[in-house]
Amino acid sequence: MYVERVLLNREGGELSDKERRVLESAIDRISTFDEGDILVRQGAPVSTSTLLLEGFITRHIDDPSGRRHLVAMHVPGDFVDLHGYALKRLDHDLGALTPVKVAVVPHAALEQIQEEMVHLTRRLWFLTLLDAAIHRQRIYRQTSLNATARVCHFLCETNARLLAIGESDGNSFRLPMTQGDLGEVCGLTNVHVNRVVRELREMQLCTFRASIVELHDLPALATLGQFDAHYLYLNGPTARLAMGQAEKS
Amino acid sequence: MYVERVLLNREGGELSDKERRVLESAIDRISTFDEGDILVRQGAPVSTSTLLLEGFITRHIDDPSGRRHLVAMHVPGDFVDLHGYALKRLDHDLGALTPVKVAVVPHAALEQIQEEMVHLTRRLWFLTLLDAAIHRQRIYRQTSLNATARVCHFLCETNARLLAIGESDGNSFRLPMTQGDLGEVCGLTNVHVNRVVRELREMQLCTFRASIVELHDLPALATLGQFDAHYLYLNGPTARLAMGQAEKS
DNA sequence: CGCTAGCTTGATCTCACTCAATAGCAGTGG
DNA sequence: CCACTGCTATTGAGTGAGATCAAGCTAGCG
Repeated sequence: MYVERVLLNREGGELSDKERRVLESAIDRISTFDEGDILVRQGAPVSTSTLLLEGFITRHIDDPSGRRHLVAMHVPGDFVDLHGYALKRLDHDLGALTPVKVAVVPHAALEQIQEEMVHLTRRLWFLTLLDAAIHRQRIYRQTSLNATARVCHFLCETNARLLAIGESDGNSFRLPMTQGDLGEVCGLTNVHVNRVVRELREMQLCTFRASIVELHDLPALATLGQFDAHYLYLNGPTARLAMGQAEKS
Repeated sequence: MYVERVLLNREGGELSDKERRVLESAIDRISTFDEGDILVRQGAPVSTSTLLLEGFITRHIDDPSGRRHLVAMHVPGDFVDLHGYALKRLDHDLGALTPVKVAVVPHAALEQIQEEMVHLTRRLWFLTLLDAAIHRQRIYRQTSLNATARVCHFLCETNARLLAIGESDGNSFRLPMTQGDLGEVCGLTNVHVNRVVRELREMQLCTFRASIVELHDLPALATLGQFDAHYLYLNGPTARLAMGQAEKS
């Protein structure tokens, strides 16, 4: 079952067994890519969509000088270019941040789903809107938070998304990015990211070393980064964990 | 016919007459709001979506100190909170930048459309994805362009979107924003916006006075702001106009 | 063992912010 | 008709966060 983590722990409820089976059968094949591979080029016509199963995928826009700017990062369970179904071509590149395993879903199968499964279609639509909500938060924080707060926000957000799919235990998670990558996400230079990371370590808030993030004080990080998980549309218990609050027993 | 400007001049073709009629009949009522009104509050449950007919609407996120940050601006023909149909609540406020006239479409009517009109549904989905594409461009430019370039990009983008609905003639358009508003969109202070506006005027690129934007050299503005209209998914002729290229005869 | 990628730290510079003051203009009320 | 108020635009001076430039360090790897 490749689609287990799709919409896991989100508001609006899980998919039904039948919906999962339909989605599963929409998969045409499983593919793998190496770190650094480009999965889809900006502007190229697309006739399939990619469900991320393992690893991390980035969306990036190149500037005229060739420098990459990450506009989004995806975690397993994300339907990374589902928007290609309606747009027909992407406005950005898709790249593998790590070795990745993906499921390929032809648009023809999505059209079939759209004709027959009203609720599932709305939930897939929801997934693309979730991306947009994450974009909006990024716009907000890039324009109004300082470097430290931006990094805090990104770490909180990533922790929350990984929590939803069971890839974070709430205190630590694997994040295979370099400080340079983190800079491209947060709009900072690698030099400055390094200083921010050191600052957060010295403040005993978190550590980021050897691809492992350890959160020592999630509530404080969330406050510093003005992180509020509402825009991730997580279900109640997961949202509380994401904010560093103990789950109600 | 209130829905004439929906999807006008976009890639993927216009809506059919039947689709327009169906969309038109989905409208429950027409409402007006005054400048400064909040149409929808962040977090409030929504059961209708808003099609903007006249005026400008903003989406904004308030920071803890109460300052507003615009994350998006909408022009007539935009389905400003269509994403509320799948999300059920918004992650931001909707506010009237000017006096506005809107058409209100109940989600029940959208569900009806979703059950019966596969192509129209996909085109509505497309509309929400267009928003996301605009968000991504904004993320990119907020993190990598300087103040002057950001303002240039915003003016080019707004001109392009207004061109699509016939509210710009390609050289000038009405933009009822203060310099402070422009600052909130571009992530700048009003003081600095003022300096950028003066600079652009002195460079003979454009003027922005009394709510009128006049573009004196659109190709130069586009270059300065690294604007490329591809992410707006305009049809060919409109895209060329948006880049300041004479339409092929 | 040398090479390369990533991490770390220091010094300097600059773009845009902040603070501050003034001007113009529309509306309002006495 | 004019004083008063509030909003927007404008310009100047000083400041600071983060970029840039530069150099050294560390660790994995062929």
